[in-house]
Amino acid sequence: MTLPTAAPTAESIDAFDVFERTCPSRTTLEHVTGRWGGLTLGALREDTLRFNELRRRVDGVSEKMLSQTLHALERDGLVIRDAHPGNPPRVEYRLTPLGAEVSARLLDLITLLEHHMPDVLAARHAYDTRPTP
Amino acid sequence: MTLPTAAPTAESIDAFDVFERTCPSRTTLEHVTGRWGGLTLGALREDTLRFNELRRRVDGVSEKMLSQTLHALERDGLVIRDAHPGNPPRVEYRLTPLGAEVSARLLDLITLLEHHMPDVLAARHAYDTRPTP
DNA sequence: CAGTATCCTGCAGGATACTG
DNA sequence: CAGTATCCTGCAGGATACTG
Repeated sequence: MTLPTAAPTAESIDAFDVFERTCPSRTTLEHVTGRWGGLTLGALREDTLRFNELRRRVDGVSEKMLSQTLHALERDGLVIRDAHPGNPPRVEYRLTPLGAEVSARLLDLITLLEHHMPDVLAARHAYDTRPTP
Repeated sequence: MTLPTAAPTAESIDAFDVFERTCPSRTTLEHVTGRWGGLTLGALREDTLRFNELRRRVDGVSEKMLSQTLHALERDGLVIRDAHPGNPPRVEYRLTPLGAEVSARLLDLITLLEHHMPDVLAARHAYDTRPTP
C-alpha cells in the first residue's frame, strides 16, 4: 500500500506528509489526473457502480490499482463508498457533489483536447517530418 | 529518450505507437497533466521564457525532464520553440493559442480544487480518524 | 462479491558529465 | 546558454494467491 490510509504515526511523518501539508491540492490533482483517477471519475459520472462493474468499465485496471484509486478518491471526498452489509457483499461507489464538479472540469479539458486532435496530429506530423539540420 | 521525437522506423512500431494511434488524445492529456507538463504550461501562461528561466520557475525540474517535457508539448502543438541564432544561443518558449486554451482549462480544474481544499482536508481528516471496525 | 497481501519488474526520472 | 548522453535507482503498478 503506497497511499496512506490511516492517521500518520510518529515514524510516518516523512517527506510525503511534509509534501501533502505544503501543497495539499497538488496531491488531489494527482489523484484526479493520474493513470486511473480520471477514468474512474469518468466511469462514475453517469452511474453508481459496484467494484467489479467499475473494473470492467475502467479498461485495463487491476484490482489493486482500482482499490488504491478508490481509496484515494474517497479520502479526498470525491467518491462515496456505500457498503450494504449481507452476503454476498454489495458495495456501491458514486461521486460526491464535489467529485461531480471536478469530473466535469476534467471532462471540459478532455473535450477541448478531443476537438483539437486534428491540430495536434498535424503538429505531431510536422514535428516528426521536419528536416533535422 | 523515452518520448519518440522522430518519425517511427520499422522497428519502433511497437506498443507505444499502437497506443498513440488508438487513443491519441490520451497521450496529449498525459503530457498536459503529467508531473511537469502542467507546471510548464502554467509558467508560460504569462510570459515567454527561456530554457533556464523555465528551469528556475518550474520548481524541482531537472534539465532532462524539462527538455523532454518541452519536446512533448512542442510536438503536440501546445508550445512554440523560438530559437534566435547567435552566441550565446537564445531560445524562447511560448504557448500556442491551443496551448493557452488547454492551460486555461487546466487552471479551471486547479482553481476549483483550491477553492474546495477545506472540504478535501475535512474529508481526509474524517477518513483518517474514523474508527476501523 | 469485494477486496487485501506479496512478490516482482520496467521504466520514469534524478545525478552527473559533456557539447555546440 | 541550451541543451544531449549515460548511468542508475526507487517505486508505480502488474501478476498471483488468498480471505471475510
